[in-house]
Amino acid sequence: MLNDNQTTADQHDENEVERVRRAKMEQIAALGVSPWGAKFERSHTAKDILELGENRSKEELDELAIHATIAGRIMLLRDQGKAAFAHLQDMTGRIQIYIRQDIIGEDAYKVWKLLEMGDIVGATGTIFKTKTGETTLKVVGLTLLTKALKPLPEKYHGLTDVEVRYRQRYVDLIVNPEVRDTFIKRSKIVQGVRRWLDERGFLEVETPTMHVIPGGAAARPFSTHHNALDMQLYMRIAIELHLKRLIVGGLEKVYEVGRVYRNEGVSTRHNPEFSLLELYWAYTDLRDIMDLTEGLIASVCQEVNGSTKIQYQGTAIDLTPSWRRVSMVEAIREVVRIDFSAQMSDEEARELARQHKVKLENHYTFGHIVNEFFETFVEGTLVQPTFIFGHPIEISPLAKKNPDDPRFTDRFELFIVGREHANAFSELNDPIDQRERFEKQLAEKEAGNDEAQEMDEDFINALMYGMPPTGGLGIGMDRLIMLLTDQPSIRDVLLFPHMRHQ
RNA sequence: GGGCUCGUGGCGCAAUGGCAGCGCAAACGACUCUUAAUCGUAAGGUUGUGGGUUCAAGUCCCACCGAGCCCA
Repeated sequence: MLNDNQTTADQHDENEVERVRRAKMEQIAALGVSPWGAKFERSHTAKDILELGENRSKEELDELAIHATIAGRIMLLRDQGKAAFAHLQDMTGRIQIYIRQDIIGEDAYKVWKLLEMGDIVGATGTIFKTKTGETTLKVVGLTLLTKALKPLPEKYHGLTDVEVRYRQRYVDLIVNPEVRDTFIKRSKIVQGVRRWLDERGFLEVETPTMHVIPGGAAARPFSTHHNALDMQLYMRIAIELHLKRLIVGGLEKVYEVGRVYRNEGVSTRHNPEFSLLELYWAYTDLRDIMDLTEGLIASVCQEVNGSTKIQYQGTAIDLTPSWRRVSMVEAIREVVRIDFSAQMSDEEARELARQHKVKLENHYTFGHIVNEFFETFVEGTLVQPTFIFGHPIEISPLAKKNPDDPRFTDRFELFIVGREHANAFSELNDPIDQRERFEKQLAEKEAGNDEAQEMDEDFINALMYGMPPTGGLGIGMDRLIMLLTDQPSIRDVLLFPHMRHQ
């Protein structure tokens, strides 16, 4: 029984519509019917019934008299006095039901009259076609499964307020079928990635998401605290360093699809927590990882879209392998006619940056400037899938040096529609070099780069046991899903995107 | 962090600085093959919050809260 406070609290903000719904709930209960239902066995889904009706005439269906039991939410209701049509929605779609007082009986029809859009019911009956040809279930028995105490949004225009759609995704999912389709597709993409990797002998693993040292990427972490051990912990910003420890351990082909957390702004491409695929493959290098990346993305795209040629926000994108491969310095040379493969001092590079009004920070040396040129002038122009390789060593502290020019590394990033979609290296496996790279990162941190990486002594320790030459890859799953589902914002592929507290 | 745009019944939208309206849903009534069913009747609002200008503010100004887009 409700106490007085609870009653007050529950009804405090109720509007007229909600008061009426609550009154109907009470009337239903008074008729001896539970408004909250119980387990209900279905024989068919909405889609099953539509398929049974397809390619069958009205007469054939009547003769077959197929019996079916379904359940779903009432989405449309056309009451005609002693009969009614309604559309029930389940996870597979919508199916029309036809209810007549003379079939279900006066008592059952009295309950039906108290139902409205948004309520969830079970219905059993036979499949037939209306005179307009719509496959419909003629109901002989109706069961209320759940009474909805709030009304659905407008039945034709649905819910368009993006704030409400993100904050109350459950309502968005009820009334916007294309939203549901996007998230079903998201699940298929993630599943497709896993299957593709599993079929090739990769081992899926799970590593800690709370790190003592936040490493493996240039990003600010979220920090937290472990009370019992009284220690500072960070939510991981990458999976990299743990997976490479597993390569040292001999697991040779490993991957993890998991959530990482970066303490930065929110935009159409950034959410504080997002899903990352990382993969490491012993005895391979950058070239093998390029081949793998092409194969993986093209295959998953084919699987979910039926083609490797897709449209993204009105732009045709061709994901059919092989994709263009071009070095970062060459890509810059093509666009701004500067050749960074030439030897030059940090000061000469800084001068070029000033001339071209490229962002320049205090700690910047040659390689940072090359990267700024790339991000400023080239990145946005890479619409079709393009591997950019040969990143400066300063921004790649975990990648092997290029044997021909140690200012650059054996690293690539994949760009599609002007956005970074993947990041990969021939992994640095020299512990002495790795220690020096970490030390340079610490020096950058001193110089004011708060995204510089930290020294991870245990990771160095692991490398000292010997990590075989290894190719590694990271793919931002949310951006890949945006691309493959043609969604403009990362929030449209996250069920519950991060929102400011109301 | 900066710029622009937005916030009006449960939902979708209107309203030259001058009586806050329409549609859907919901209420009451009619209707046993409807398709956003239809027809009739009646109801629902402190216009995000707080200040200001004005005879008069949903509308103009300021601040704050929230959202979207663009930029950093």
